[in-house]
Amino acid sequence: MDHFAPTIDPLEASVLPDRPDGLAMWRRIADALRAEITRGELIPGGRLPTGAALAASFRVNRHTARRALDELARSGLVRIERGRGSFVADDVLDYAVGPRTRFSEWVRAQNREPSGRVLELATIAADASVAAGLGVPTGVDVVMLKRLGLADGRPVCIGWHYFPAARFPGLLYALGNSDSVSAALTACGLPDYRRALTRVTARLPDAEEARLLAIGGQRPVLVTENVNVDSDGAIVEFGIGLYPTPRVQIVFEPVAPTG
Amino acid sequence: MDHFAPTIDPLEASVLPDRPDGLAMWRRIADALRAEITRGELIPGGRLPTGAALAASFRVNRHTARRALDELARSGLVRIERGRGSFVADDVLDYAVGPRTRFSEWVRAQNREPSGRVLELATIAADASVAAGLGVPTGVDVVMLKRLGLADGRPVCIGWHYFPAARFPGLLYALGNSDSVSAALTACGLPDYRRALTRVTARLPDAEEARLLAIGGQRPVLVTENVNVDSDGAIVEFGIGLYPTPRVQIVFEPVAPTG
DNA sequence: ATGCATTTGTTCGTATGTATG
DNA sequence: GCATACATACGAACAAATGCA
Repeated sequence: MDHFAPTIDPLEASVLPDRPDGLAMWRRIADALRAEITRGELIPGGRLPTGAALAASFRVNRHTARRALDELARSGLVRIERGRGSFVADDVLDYAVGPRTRFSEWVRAQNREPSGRVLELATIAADASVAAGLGVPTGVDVVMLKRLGLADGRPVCIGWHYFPAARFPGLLYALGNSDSVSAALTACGLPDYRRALTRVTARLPDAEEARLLAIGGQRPVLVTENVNVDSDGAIVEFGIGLYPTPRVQIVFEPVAPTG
Repeated sequence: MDHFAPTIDPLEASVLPDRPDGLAMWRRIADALRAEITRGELIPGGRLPTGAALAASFRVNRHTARRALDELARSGLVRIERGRGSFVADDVLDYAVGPRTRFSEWVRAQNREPSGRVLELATIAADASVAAGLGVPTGVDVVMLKRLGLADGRPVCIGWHYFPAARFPGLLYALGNSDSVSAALTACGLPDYRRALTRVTARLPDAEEARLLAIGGQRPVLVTENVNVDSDGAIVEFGIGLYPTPRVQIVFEPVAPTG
């Protein structure tokens, strides 16, 4: 069989320029898609044609179309999700960790609108890991807030916040009546606190976490554990955060920049 | 070492009273096992009681014991192998990120012996992401070192190091004749440098990465991107690091540990 | 819960055009 | 002309993840 018909041009002349210099098909497909993206015809997060559709419209094998998509994914312009499709990469949220890390300030610093949804709010007994984080004996009463954080309405984190109940009477009520953790703490007599320690690891999400964060179950979540202290160095909060990759990445900057 | 003040956990299977503190049984079992592990009574890699044995000693249904094991596995403390049993996970290395982060110092700080294996060493043309990290035009010559880092002979990271070739003549040779990146840089006239920025995300490893790091393909790797600068603030290195979870976790401490 | 359709990911094998010596 | 190597491209089959009815 002839794989290259000598007398006809199989390409759609209306969409693509004439073959100028024998460029490989997969490069030309990649260039065409890249041009569409940079021209803004395909918006961040938007869906690209499937591999099969691309192959059909360019009259090439699916391998060839795939190679073009692979190239764009390698350069970071496109995100390919197995079983779902290919998408124009959406820009990532940089979660800058510093001594005064606050959710709403973080999101606003990226020109997005923060919001939140309380998933659970209760006073419970501290299990071993929470007790270790807060530096209290196991079984002690702690106020627990589980919260979904959103930026422009899209989920960007699940946070568990643990506070020593004895230290903050009325905190349960304050948290229930405020959108902001820091505002509730202020109302309970803690105007300021700072991040003393952040640990980061990663794991696969369970089904509910994947659903809440709107990611596939095969995409890792970054897990942070952090300890917040008051001005005397006493622990006031132990927190666990789950962040969907690659939508969110964590940034440590020893020196504070602006931008 | 633990970052948090160790709490004494009095739980012991044989002397468990009836639910003194309203904690769910599976949580108490998990806590008891976690305590045994953190106290060092169960050593990393060691075998845990089987699900049935746990159920018997705690007088609960096997499902309950299993839930406790699941919880510990989910948090990465134990590893469950179908048909073989449950094991204490290999202990974690805390990768402390600071302005003067060096591989060998990091590993030695955890009382382990650092070593390394050069996987690749070459001068190449910078692609888009490397060029962006180094702040040079794409296509510029960069020295690339790919290296497997080990602690006590066990793999703990894969690192890609990129250096602007023009700035460091002889670096390729120096890297080839030294175990240490910082020693090679010193030999090329850069006695000191510091970490200006660290970005962290996570993804699943490919087959080769999983093999090199000796982890399963379903375990995420932490991915760090970092930029090192000299005393004038000029970029001297762009690095990418892959760390196996949960064997390694990243720790960021803005200030010295509170006493 | 189960099966099915869609889509991406991988691996066989095969064939053609180009560059090199 | 010939041998070789390489990049490109096609075909088929299968595996794996996802979404939906």
